[in-house]
Amino acid sequence: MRTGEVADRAGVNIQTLRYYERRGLLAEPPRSPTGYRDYPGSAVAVLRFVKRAQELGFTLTEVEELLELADGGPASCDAARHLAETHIVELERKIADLEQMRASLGALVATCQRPRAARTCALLDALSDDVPLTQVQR
Amino acid sequence: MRTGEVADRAGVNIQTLRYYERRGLLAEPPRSPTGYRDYPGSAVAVLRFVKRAQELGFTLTEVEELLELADGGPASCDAARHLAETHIVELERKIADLEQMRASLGALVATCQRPRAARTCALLDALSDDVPLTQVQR
DNA sequence: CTTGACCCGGTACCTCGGTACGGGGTCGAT
DNA sequence: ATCGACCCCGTACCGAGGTACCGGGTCAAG
Repeated sequence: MRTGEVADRAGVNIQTLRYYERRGLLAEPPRSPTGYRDYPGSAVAVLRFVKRAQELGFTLTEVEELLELADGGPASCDAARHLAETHIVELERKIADLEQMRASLGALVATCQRPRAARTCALLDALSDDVPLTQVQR
Repeated sequence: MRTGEVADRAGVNIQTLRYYERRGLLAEPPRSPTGYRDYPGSAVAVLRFVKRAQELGFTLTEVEELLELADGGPASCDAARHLAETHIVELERKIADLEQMRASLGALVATCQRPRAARTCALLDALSDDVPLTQVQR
């Protein structure tokens, strides 16, 4: 598949493919005799994964690690497991925070018929604020 | 509370406070007679919320909307509910994706003793891959 | 065999979200 | 009264993640 088609299907700019290739996120595809890149279909899945992972708050560097894990991870089982478990902890923290936010917004929906000041929306308290150096008064 | 203390407690740079103030994310605090900003304790919570929301993939513009909701949302109940529900849908999509990712990494941990090619890690398939209508840019 | 759409590499430029710098005023402990 | 730490505003600069532009080659339908 050529650059333009891959970019279209993944919903990204063509230049982005070349940028990711430079960054090492996207493997260099084989070339046609005239130098055109010829991508495997899986490239589209990789691109979509990258874009979605970004929307979930991962940097490209983190995405790179995740892609390595998607490929089976480090040769050593210990290393692979350790890396995966680190990411699992992070994922669970994100999930917990998002669920708290959802709950807060749900409460707002349930109380929005009240005047604004009387509505319930604890969004600010929804996120796990690890490392509170001092007690925050709210 | 003065700028430096707020910044310290929230774990951000002082310049960031002023930047958020310019962006309208952080309300302009009252000033001392000599012009020093005097923040309420709640400013720290706002800052922490902003930073965490960013790690969850929200842009500052989205965070601004969330902060409005945290404050009770639009005066109209219909408008408030609609805005909140839109965000709830988004949150649920994020949660679902993160849970899929967690499951994939869990499977990797369970199979990492196998040779790499035989390990299970469907990370690439983990994310809901409806074609994005608009691109992420950050 | 031409014409429009597409691809190449290289380099310049853009947005977002900050962060640093500079020149000057203020606070409070000594 | 002075000195270090802190604050003010304005403006310049930075890193991440792209995006655009250029001059040139390629492909395929007419």
